[in-house]
Amino acid sequence: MLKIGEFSSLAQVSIRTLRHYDEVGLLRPAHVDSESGYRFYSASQLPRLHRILVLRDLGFPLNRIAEALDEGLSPDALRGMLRLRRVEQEEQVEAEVEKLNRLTALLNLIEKEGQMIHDVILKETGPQWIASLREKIPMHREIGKLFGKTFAALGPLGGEGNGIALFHDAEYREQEVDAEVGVCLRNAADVAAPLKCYQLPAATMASVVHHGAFNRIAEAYGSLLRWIEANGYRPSGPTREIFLHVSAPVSRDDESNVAEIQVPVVRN
Amino acid sequence: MLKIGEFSSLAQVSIRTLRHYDEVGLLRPAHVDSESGYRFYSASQLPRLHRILVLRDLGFPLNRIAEALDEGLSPDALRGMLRLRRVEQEEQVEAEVEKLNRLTALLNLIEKEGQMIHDVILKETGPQWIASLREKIPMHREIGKLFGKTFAALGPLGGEGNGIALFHDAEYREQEVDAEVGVCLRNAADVAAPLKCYQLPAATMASVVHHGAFNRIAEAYGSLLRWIEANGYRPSGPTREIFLHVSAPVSRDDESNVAEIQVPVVRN
DNA sequence: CTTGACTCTCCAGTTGCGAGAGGCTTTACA
DNA sequence: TGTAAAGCCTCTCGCAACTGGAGAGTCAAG
Repeated sequence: MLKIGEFSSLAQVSIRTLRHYDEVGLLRPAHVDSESGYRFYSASQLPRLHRILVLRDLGFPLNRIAEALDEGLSPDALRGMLRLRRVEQEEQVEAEVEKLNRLTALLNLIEKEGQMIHDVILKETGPQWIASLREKIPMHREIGKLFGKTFAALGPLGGEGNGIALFHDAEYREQEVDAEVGVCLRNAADVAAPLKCYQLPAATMASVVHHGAFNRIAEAYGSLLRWIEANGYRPSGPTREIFLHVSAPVSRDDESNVAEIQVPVVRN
Repeated sequence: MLKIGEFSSLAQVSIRTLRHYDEVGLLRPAHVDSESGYRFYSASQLPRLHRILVLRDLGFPLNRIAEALDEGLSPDALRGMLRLRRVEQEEQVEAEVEKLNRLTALLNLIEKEGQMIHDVILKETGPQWIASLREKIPMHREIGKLFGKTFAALGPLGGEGNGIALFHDAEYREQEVDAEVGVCLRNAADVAAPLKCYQLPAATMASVVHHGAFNRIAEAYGSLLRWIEANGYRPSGPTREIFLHVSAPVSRDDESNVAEIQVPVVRN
């Protein structure tokens, strides 16, 4: 019989850990002195402890180890467990590698640009109802007019949700822009032509928030597009601009404006 | 001003999380109603939240994020943080990949052998004092004799610690074995020739515990050596056998015997 | 005025121990 | 044999970043 300290140094496992394993029922001492409460282990418990350590170091949680050991697992069952665990671990590795890649991409961007970068995040958006008006506008700057027109047509519906603009051109252009302006809604609504009410599809979006006058919004676009490229994605649909806090009436150079730019992306 | 639910769905962050960030001071609501306790956020807080999310998803702990954001970090400081984090993340990836490799190696072993495998673990051992006797013995089985001789020479010292056997041959052999037998000690001790007292060096050991009659110990050796090969290590010194619970006088076929076999290893 | 959606503040639980307080027990040495 | 030093015990808290639930108050719509 070994005292806990001896067993501990024999197996290179901390006393605290042994007590913990006792507590959770994973490895009960062979004997416990009922007077002193001292735990006594037998050397023949080492194989069980070894197995516990092996499984633990392979990433199994203690409760699964306990189940496995107490159910007297068959070789087949053990293989099953290990295969399952391998799948999990593969996912884990993948996730960690991706995190590393994002980190590296960001560092590269910063070194190349030599300055701060807007904070781009990836998010999954659900489907989104909007009521909107789509038009070709001659100049990008003239989107304000389309806004006026749309909100006039929307009437009270215009106050329901955030304003949104979509740009359908595959690439950025200054002139002859295929633009769409509307509001985000919770549900479908009846609207009269030329307004349309429909659902934007769910998508994976790269998103950046611009805070400040809209005439500096190009920087945000720049950051976003560079980020998309650096992280191995590419745009896969119309860009969305969601106006979260806009001084009314809309003024392009109000510093309190806030807009979120979203570009749907897919992996390269 | 946005209620927490609105802000939450805007940013795709759970209400819980927002409250948590408030609690830890990472993102305080722009306004809190003193009567109802309701939190109100401003759209202009989105950039800060975005930055928090970016850093969090890169693996920074919240307290470091809080420090960074509250200290108004310079671009250089930010780069430093990211570089540091990248190093950490590289280590993380390495560790996860190694875990996956161990898992795969074990599965391969099991599939090849078609049966259970002894549980091999890797451990770091410190230096270890021993008092021992080294001799060439004609047959492996005759190690019992060397045991008797050694313990007779050791006298009372023989009861101090666990018995240990070392095998100095680079490869396993049945005959003309270069063996050494002794006891583990806590400190140096004076011994008379032909006994020697010295320290075994610290090393990384692949270890397996054998429980049962010693005439089946070859299985344990087999598992251990296959494991070492499958995991990309190779033996780098004399094998140690540590006798943890041996029926006295030593009998090779007592089922209650317990011995740990350790092979020092290095990476291939 | 009611109903239901939202929000609040605790409190507990998750994982696998590590650290420390305060109090026995055992061991070693003089 | 006495005493000091290890060694062991059982608490309880802490970690990281939340999630879930209880019980209660608040707000907007019909």
